[in-house]
Amino acid sequence: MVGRSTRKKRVTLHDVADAAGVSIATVSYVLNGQGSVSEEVRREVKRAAKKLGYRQNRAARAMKMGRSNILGLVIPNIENPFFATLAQAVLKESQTREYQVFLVDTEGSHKSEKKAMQGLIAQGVDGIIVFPIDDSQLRISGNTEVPVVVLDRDTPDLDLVQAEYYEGGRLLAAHLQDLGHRRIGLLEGPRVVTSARDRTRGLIENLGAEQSIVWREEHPFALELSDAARKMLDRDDVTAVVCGNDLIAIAAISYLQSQGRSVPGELSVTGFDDISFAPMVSPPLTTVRMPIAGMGKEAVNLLIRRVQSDEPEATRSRLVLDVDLIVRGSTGKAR
Amino acid sequence: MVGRSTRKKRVTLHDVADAAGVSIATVSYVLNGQGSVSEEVRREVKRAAKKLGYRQNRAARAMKMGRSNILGLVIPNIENPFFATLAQAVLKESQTREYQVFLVDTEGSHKSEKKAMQGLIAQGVDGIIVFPIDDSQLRISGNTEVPVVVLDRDTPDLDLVQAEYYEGGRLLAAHLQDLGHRRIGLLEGPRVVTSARDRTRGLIENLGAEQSIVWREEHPFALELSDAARKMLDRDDVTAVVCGNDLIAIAAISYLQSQGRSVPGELSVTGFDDISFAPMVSPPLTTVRMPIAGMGKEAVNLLIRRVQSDEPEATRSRLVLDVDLIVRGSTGKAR
DNA sequence: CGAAATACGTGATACGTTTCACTAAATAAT
DNA sequence: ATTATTTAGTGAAACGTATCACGTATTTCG
Repeated sequence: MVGRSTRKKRVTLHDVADAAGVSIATVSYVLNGQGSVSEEVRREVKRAAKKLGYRQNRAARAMKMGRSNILGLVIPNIENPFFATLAQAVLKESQTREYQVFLVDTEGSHKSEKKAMQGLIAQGVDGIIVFPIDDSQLRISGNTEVPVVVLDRDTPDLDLVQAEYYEGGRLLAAHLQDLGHRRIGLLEGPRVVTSARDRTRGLIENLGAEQSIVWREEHPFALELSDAARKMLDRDDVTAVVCGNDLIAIAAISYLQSQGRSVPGELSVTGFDDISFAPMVSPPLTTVRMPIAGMGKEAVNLLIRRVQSDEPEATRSRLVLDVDLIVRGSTGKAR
Repeated sequence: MVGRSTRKKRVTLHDVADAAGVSIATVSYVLNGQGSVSEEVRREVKRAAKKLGYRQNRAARAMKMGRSNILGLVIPNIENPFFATLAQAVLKESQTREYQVFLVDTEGSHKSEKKAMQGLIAQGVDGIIVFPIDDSQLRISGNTEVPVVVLDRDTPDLDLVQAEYYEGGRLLAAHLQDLGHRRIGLLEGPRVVTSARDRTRGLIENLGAEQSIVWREEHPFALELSDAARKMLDRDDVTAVVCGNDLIAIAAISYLQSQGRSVPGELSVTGFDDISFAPMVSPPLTTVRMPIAGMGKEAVNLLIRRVQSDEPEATRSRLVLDVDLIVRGSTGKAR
């Protein structure tokens, strides 16, 4: 009996109504806690519904209501632990708010990103949370037919949730200064990404008088180190390397160690984000903790608020969350 | 104009029909490539649809068809890179097959797992792919109203996709034997998980005559090392530690190094899965590569096949994929 | 040339909900 | 006692789509 799908037809409002001896309208009211119906009937209807195993047909409801209770989440790469944590937070918050979420992983392709947005809208989601690949696609913004909350990338007319990137950069500058680092290398994130630029700005604009960036190299937010980056790391003219995020930092440390250079003995390395692996690599990573889960949660809240009051509130929200410096083992006193 | 949601009503089949001067039936046929309609009208309808920006209302379609083109994916923890990779594969394959997917992260809770399945069915998904937390919940199996494909855990009546876990264990045994390891410690995964048991069995049953498991400790599949595990690692009576998966291995290496023990100089460590971080930790992890993406892809294919031929085919599928030993730096000759 | 087959379109119905407008009964107010 | 108000419940109309069963008009064939 098990395994083969039960051939039974789906139980509908109609069936419940018949079983309870009332109209489908009444059943609908009871099940939604609306309308005025006597306690007696209410009990009876609930009993019948449970007994028959009634389950609301969401498609029908969605059609009638013009709302699907579905959100879309678009991210560049779920394999990046940063996004995994973000997704988890979004999923969790959505769950408690009774929303389901379509997850789309664009795998870093602009084309997929665009298609994903279109596709989600076509699917009838009530709103979309998107963490864009970079700033280049700001056009997505306008004339969308559903509310959109953007993460991390400041976009003209859309609600935004981000973190104090500039402050993060500043914290790193201060930390390195405390440790006596004067000559610093920079493996910065893609310049086409606002948040990456902000980190870099925060760092550079807050360096001490005697500190300087000896070299800088743009690098994708990924675990594979570019040749150019390797070449920079091979140089011997800095005592600290600031990386655009934890992935780059982990890759850099791995490479340095493979070349027989010690971290932090010879070189200090810092990351950004504080992904779950940051404390587990050797040495544990000094980094700037992003409120990843918080961002996800707030994004959901913002979005749902927008969805539920479908008046086009002119006021655009812009939420900026705090960051913290987390000092671990990958940074030490300058030699 | 941008940003504030366009107040325009959704474009429906009706609107397109009016614009093209035909009936909605014709429009429907054209847009679905069905029915017989002249090339001329076909062109005109398409033009009108495009011009008006028509987009199918999936909810209405789902209701009418009794199919939603939505799949559910239930996993224990998206933060675990293993599941991230799996999810990515599932998403990608679903995308190309024109399915959307609801992702649910149960965060290791049996209760959420159960609720997730129920919730997905209620939402009207066409099918579910589930990677159960452990074997304890086999009851989920029966009387489900939608097709279910199970990953990794052998479940009585459901389609299954898994990998050659036993063989993976065997490969590790052989590798350690080659390196001359005789005294081995085992940080095995939860015994309540079939696949974890299989790995252990594969290892133990294929040890050489002179090899032996000196100690073994059950450990959750997580990055935080348990106290018991630490205690075992502090002992000095083994030359190799076999870990239930890469997360445990990475945590173990991290701990060992923090205690001043060298890997693989003093101790060799192996993992299982080959998650994306495995090559990036120091030393890079020797591990057994799981065909994670393949499993995801096959699961989707299996599921969609089931969905589309809704005959309750009696034959249950059971797909077992190959694994490979990946030798990296965390294992070396026994001292 | 007449009949039969074919090609092209259309009206109407059903899918399962929600909700408006309404009736009937019961209760309260004058 | 009559009227006004509240309470409990119902019928029916959408929502947007897919598709069946039918008409016409056109072509094919004997």
